[in-house]
Amino acid sequence: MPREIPKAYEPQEIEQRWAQAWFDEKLFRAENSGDGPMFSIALPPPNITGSIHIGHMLEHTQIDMLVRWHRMRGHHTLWLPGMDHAGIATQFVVERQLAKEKIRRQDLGREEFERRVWKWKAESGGVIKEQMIRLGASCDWTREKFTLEPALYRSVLEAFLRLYGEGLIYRGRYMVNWCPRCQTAISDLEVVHIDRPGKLWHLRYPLVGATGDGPKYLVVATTRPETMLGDTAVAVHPDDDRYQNLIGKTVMLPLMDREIPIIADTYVDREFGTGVVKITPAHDPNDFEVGKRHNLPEIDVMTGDAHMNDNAGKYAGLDRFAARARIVEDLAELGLLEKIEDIQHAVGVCDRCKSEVEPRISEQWFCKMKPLAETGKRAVLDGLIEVVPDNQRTILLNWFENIRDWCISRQLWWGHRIPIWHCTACKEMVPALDSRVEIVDGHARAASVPTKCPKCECSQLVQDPDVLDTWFSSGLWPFSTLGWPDDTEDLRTFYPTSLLISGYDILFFWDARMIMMGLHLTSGFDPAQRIPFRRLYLHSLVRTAEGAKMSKTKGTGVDPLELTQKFGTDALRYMLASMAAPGTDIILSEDRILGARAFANKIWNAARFLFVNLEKAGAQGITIEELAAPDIRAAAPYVVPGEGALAHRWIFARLSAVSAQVNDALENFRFHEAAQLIYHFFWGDFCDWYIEWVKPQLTADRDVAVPAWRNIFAALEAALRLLHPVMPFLTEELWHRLPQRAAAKSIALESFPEPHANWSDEKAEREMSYLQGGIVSARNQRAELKINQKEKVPAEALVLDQQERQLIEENRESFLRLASLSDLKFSSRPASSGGGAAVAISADLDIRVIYEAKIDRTAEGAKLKKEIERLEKDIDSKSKRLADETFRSKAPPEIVRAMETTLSERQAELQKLRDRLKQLD
RNA sequence: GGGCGGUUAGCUCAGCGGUUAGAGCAUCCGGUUUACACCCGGAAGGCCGAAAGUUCAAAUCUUUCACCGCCCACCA
Repeated sequence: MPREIPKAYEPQEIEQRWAQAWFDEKLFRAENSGDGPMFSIALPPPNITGSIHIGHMLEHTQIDMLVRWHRMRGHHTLWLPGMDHAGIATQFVVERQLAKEKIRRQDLGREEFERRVWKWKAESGGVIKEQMIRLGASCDWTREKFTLEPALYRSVLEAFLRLYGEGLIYRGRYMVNWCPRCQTAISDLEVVHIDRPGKLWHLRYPLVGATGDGPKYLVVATTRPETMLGDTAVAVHPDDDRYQNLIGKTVMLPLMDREIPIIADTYVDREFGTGVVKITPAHDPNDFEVGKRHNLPEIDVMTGDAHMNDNAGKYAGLDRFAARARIVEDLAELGLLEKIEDIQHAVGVCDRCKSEVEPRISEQWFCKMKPLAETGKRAVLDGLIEVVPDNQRTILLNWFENIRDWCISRQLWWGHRIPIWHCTACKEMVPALDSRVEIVDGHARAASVPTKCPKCECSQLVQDPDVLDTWFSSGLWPFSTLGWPDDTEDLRTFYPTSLLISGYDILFFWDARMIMMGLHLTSGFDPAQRIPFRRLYLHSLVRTAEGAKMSKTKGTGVDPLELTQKFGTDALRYMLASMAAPGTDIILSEDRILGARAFANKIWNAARFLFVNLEKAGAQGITIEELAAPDIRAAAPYVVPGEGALAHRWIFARLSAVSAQVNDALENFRFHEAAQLIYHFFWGDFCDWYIEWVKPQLTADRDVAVPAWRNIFAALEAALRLLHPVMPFLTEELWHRLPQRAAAKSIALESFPEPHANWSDEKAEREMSYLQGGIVSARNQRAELKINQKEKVPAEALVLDQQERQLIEENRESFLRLASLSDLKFSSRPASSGGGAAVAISADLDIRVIYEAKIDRTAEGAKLKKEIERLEKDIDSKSKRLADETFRSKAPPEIVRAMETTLSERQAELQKLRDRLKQLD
């Protein structure tokens, strides 16, 4: 590795090079043996529906920061990557591609279609993996998994067969959410409700046998007139006085000329509309229940693709919306349309394709959730799983409590085939004999296929055509990826995983289901051994400026690689981390990215400065090995004779303090805080103060230069390690410019900075901040006086304290240089000469720049007066507080004491300002 | 219908009981001493959405309200 650092920071080249090197060297392969603490985390497997977007990058940055941090702290660290086959989503993508060639999947047939999807999987999966590598995700690619690979299919079979055996998975004819576009059942969670303007049609159903003066018909209201063709009753509330005498009678269903009963059911809300409801058991979940209670026939009037079927009489063949229009028209013509009301109502649409979902009765597989959710809830309540942020915990518990059974079967071709065979003779359901799989054509199938029906001995068995909901296999992810159901070394070592980081948008879809599945399926007497993860952190979502979720289908997804090309991955990672405050969604901002890039550039140039100057030192025969070899760094800080001692002590004190704070921030998922701390330390403390302070020492005599250089390199190297989790590429690159042990491969495998007892130095921090205050004050006055930056001017300092005076004397050269002063005199009285008008007077150190200049006395006076006013107000309020006996007795003593010292400081400050104002006149 | 989150400097956001409320960007003033103009030095800018309450003390806790955004929910 060359020592010289190129002038321009070009992240693209560096990043690509290291990404590849880390991958090729399998640097992040986890050991599943050995002692010491363990840290494991499973990647939320991205869907193979394309490429990853900026939201993934936020997630991966957060995970990677923690993973790198733990690894550097010496934990056995596993970040297991992989991808999800994403049944319905992927099938949708491939179908859409086929549509471009005017092909339907049915034209291809199941096998050929699956082949096409596998082909797509190779493409998309490859892109995603490549992206992740490029973005620096330090996962263990040797353990990469895919939800549809043989080993994971085996886990799915095992889970299914066990749950089936226990009666927790059952099959039945129920009302489910049906997507007419995807032609499959979907779960409740996959239905999204969108508020749309709609209409409420009031229809007249003629009463059969209506007497002369009584009502001629009942009025029912519906938002979906087309379903009336399948009505098999109308219902009223049993206690509704208006309709008591009608219960048990019948109405004539218009258009169909079918007589249907008037029934009584408490489901009906008397207050709503007319208090009469049409009952369509085959097309509405509530009506389905009502129908069951009253033994009503279920008349399905639609096909799977939401056209009217033969039961719809003359409307057969029409699309549901066309039928709706026609029916309304026909009813109006018959005088059976009472009125049309405009309303706003929630329409359920398919999460994937946004078609209106159709409630439909069909034969599906379900998973009983109550017992599983109960266990999950207890684990969270007992604190076995810590949920952060806390409000998400409540949301999760709430969901566990109101859970309903989960429809797990999908009429798709892309997914895990249900391991049940149906006997063609007696319809008996026969499960696979065990969970073993075999590989046919490179893909997994259930191996232990039943050959004979145990009930009727028939050997004609047909496998259930359905596949499982994607989330069924995702629910097993933390343990299926580690080899479950086998008792593997990985499973023993890394399960339960330490942490899960996921977006809160999939809390129910995924996180909750993993909790339930993990607790139910994995082994161990203690639930603490079966939970899938010990901590659950729900990260924010990246949104567009309008607040909408990033979406590939909407084209609002931002490609992270595009941004990294432009700004660099490290910068992007830093930006994301700095915005990742828990609980608040993130809106991308170009300004923030630019700021992050500037930071990366700053780090680069700071390092570059050191190496450039070292070359000059090289002329004096000082080598970098002598200054920065690992064992030399380990012994820092070194004592620097003369002026520079303070700054060196100070930077190590800061390093220690910041390390403690960063460790704490990362422990608590406070990524933004960690990022900000590091930024401030590196840019503010290290560059602006430390390097500027010690610059002259770098070219001084050996006895000064050598220890100074050694400290700088030690501090730089520590800073790089501190920065590494968030900016892995840049730090890796720079770290290799320093001498390292022969075996040292990567900064990623070095230790993370920890607070050092012998680095902490409160005195140094206090003294430094005293001097900084004086320097800033002098600079301020120079600026106010519009003194040319090159011109050095004398100043006077009012210092009464002997120790403080000594401190300044000891750092005189640095002080003058950094404040651009030519001389500094001490005085025990406020300086009376000169025109310096300083507003920024610190109570600590009153510096007075001496400079004859025309100053705008009225402007200065106004400024001073404003400041005085502010101080007076503050002093007034503080005096009052301190005079208040209740405050003195009730507030903690340290608060009172602090206020007293502040007050006296303010008063001193005020006095100085008043003096100055007087001089001005 | 329930629940959650947001409302703080022109912008993007921190701070979530105790000093004069912070950062970055933008603005203004001044700077070519070979680390960095993706820079350096300095400044200005805020009754912390509204109201009431709790407290010695409220941007921070409670309640109500307003607007914005999410999530959950079988009222036709």
